[in-house]
Amino acid sequence: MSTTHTNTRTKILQATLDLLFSEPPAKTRMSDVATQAGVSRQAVYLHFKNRADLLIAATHFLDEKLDTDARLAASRTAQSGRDRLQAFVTAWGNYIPEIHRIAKVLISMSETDEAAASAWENRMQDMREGCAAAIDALNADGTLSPDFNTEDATDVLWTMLSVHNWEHSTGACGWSQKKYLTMLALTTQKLFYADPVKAP
Amino acid sequence: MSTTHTNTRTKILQATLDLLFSEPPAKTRMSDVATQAGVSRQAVYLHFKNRADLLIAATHFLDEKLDTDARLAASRTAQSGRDRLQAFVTAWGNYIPEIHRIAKVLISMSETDEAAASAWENRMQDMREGCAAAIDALNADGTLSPDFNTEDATDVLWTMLSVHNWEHSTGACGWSQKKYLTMLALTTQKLFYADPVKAP
DNA sequence: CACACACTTTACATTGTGTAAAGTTGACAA
DNA sequence: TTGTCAACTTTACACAATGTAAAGTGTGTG
Repeated sequence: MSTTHTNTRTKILQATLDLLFSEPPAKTRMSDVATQAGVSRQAVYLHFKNRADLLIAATHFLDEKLDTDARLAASRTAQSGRDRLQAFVTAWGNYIPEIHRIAKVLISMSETDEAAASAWENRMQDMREGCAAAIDALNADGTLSPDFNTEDATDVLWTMLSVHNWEHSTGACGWSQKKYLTMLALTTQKLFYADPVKAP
Repeated sequence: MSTTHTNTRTKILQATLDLLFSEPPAKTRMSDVATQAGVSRQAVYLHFKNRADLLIAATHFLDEKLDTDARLAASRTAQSGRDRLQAFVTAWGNYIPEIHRIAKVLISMSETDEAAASAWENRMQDMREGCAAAIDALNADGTLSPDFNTEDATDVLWTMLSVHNWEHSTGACGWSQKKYLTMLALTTQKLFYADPVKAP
């Protein structure tokens, strides 16, 4: 039945995530995934037409597990524009470490694979909409800094929240996740608030 | 003589840069480089032990051509801390597009090649020193925002000036180089100046 | 009982890196 | 003039990883 079909497919996707998020980081060659899933390498090609296809599917699979949409949508319930911006920044900032590994693979694959590139670009465009919504909320409240129009502010925020910047902050800079979030809150306030909250 | 040796080596390095900076972007497989240099593929291995070695050498070769050190050192002559920060940001911001292609290859190679990773990391550490010097100058003038200590400000600036952020700004955001520099000036002022210059 | 389907097994093509070793050439020295 | 050395070429091969192809296995359902 299709149950078996689904089970094997799921086993493969789970195996992919297991390898991607294992410590220390493991390789995720097609054969590694197959072995981890307890399945032949060819079985993987039976379900996914190539590695890019598998990793894109694994990304969606992870989305479901993390309930990504719901988590990011939560920031929309905030009352003020400021609260909404901070809620969005925090939600996304906490989301990155959970998807970081697979994001890296997808970004890296984007250099050669068109489908991977477009899958990642879609996610980034969705993310930009979240940035735009937060900036728009700030603007609607009249609390967006007059130094930016909404487009520019959105692009700056979008850039600040990139996976690469998280990686650089927590890697090269050696910041903890907590510090990363603190600095993100501080810098977004200084940049985007019409009247930045000053430290006492 | 060693003249011949040097000439072939130089030809190969130049060929590497020619391919890296060609429009549209060309592949830089060992065989492509060899063909471009008018030399056999094996000759490349005679001068460079592997692809990482070749690309690291090409990076240094480009440094010489661009007189990298001199350009970045120029920012140190600025009088005030504010001028110095802006001079450094502008110098680096204008430097990135000139090294972007080779930086990308080196970064990408860092995922698998230890030598490439450490070559790129060295450059980034050098760059961080430039950031630190600029922030220190601001701090010495008493014009560094009290919201940051010098370490944190350095790390934030360092992150802002990353190659990835340039790529995202001029690529995904669609900004021109001029706009990139303008936004960089604006955001660094808002973040790091004790008393940010306000738009009229 | 058979046959359909999911999966396995085996084998092979392809691409790019890197190694190995024999052959060629040209400049310079005896 | 000849010999030799170094730089380079040519040819060949090993290896890793992706992807294709096709025959074989085993099981549950009509």
